[in-house]
Amino acid sequence: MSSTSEVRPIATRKYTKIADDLRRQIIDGRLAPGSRFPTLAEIQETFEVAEGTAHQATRVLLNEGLIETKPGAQTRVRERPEVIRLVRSWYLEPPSGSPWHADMAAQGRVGSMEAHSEAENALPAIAERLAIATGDPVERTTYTYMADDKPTFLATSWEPLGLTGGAKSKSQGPEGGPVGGYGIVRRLRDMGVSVTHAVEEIVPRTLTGPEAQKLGLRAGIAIVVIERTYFTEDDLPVETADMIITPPYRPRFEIPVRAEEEDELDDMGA
Amino acid sequence: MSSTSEVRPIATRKYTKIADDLRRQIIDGRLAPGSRFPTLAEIQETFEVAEGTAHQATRVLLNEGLIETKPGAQTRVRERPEVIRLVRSWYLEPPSGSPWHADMAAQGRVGSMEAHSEAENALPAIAERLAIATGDPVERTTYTYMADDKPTFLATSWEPLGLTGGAKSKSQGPEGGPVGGYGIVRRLRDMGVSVTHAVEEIVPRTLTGPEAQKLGLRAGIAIVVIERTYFTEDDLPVETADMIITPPYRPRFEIPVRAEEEDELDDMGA
DNA sequence: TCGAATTTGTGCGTATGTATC
DNA sequence: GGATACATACGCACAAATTCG
Repeated sequence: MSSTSEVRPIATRKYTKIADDLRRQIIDGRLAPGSRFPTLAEIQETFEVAEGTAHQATRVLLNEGLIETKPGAQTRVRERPEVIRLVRSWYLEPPSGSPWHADMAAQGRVGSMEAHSEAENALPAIAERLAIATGDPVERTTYTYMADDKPTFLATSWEPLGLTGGAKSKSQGPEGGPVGGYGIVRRLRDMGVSVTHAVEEIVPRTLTGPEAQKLGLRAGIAIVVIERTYFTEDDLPVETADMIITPPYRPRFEIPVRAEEEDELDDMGA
Repeated sequence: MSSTSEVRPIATRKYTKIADDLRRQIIDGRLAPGSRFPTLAEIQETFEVAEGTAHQATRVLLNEGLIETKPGAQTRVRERPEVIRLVRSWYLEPPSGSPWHADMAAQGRVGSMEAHSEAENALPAIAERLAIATGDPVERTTYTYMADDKPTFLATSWEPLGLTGGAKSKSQGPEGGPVGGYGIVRRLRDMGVSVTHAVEEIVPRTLTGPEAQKLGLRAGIAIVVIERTYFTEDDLPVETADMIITPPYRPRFEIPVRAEEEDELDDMGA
């Protein structure tokens, strides 16, 4: 309120300047992908700083995903990462199979899933997403997806208990789950409820310690969480889920470009 | 490849345990949004650690977006952020106006843009996205989007110079740009090239120092970059762009659910 | 209104742990 | 086993912003 100046982290901090300098070298290619990155001792010497400061600078680049560090080993400039794309088409998955299993099969890997459900009272954030009141009963299900028995994805879904009445646990099979496809769409359709659209919101954050432990990754790396909510035709939310997508996986949306002529715009709400 | 054990950050580090403990308090609501977060001195005392360790723990939660720190002021648990949604429908923007300006108008803000183009030789990553050879000439354009004269979005686009031959600079107006809508779609259509689909890949990373400076945000916070590429009907890339989306903005994809019956699947290429 | 106390952030130097080579 | 290198932790000093008497 008081002043115009917000957080103004002037870029004159030593570790910031060091990080900027080294980042530029990486981007310009003077430090090639896969090549050896200066050691802390070298940074200490060339920039005339303490070890802690050098370490702080490398931590910045580590969090940006530009370098790879391993205790004991030399730090290296990260190779252009092998990305594995999770295609999220504009229409939901064709009935033939879930993209998860298809992707896994295409890579010659074996996909499996573990799930665990329990009832709880909706926290504010979840209540808002499901358009219910805080504290209303919901069924929370946590999923762990494995590729070749290695935990690869984490997901959590919430369903209002008032609506589905615990139908989930019954028909829940390994095909299901938030990543695996559209189990809930089919399930609700069998109950006479028509799911017509989904909304996926992309929220960035860093990986927490517990998550990193489960996935065998480092805490603090940047990831995306896809918050997906399914709606009926009268815009009633029937399920919402958090899907944690970590490198090397990467969501990919394929979007048709509508020709300007076609003006029969079938609005789908909002 | 030598061993099965990858990076195994055993969660017994002090700062990790402190962060886990405090995170749980926030998630469980024992530390309510907006409430005062323990000071470094208090953390130091309750967990019996040095100041630096306490600071490192808060840094973790800061990067996760759970708390807000300001030098001099008390740290607070972050309010559930007021998100501003950037709707990315499954069809691209109707001609009536770009979503950027629509969003800004809806919030009573004034949107404007600055752009700057120059020719360069394609780096490997860009070359791959444009399906050209490394070093081929491209036109790079950097955009800064303002909301109420405050820099809000950054974007960079690349076009193969061989294709559009610098047509961009001529018809480039304030309506255009990667965020603003589909200037290039119309532009190429006028040249007889039909853009039929786009691909958007979601890449998480943290905000770099220079970017943070421009946007008046803190370096190190998690953001998403939308890498968007436009294709012609024969899958020829005609433009690719990096759109840097920072909090409180959040991409939102609205996706229709196809009924299982409709099996006339019009594949749009893989 | 001004100055002092508080609080976060940066930086130094050192010691130690632990994984890699 | 020893040398190297990254990671954690401590303790201290100071800077900068905020808060409050």
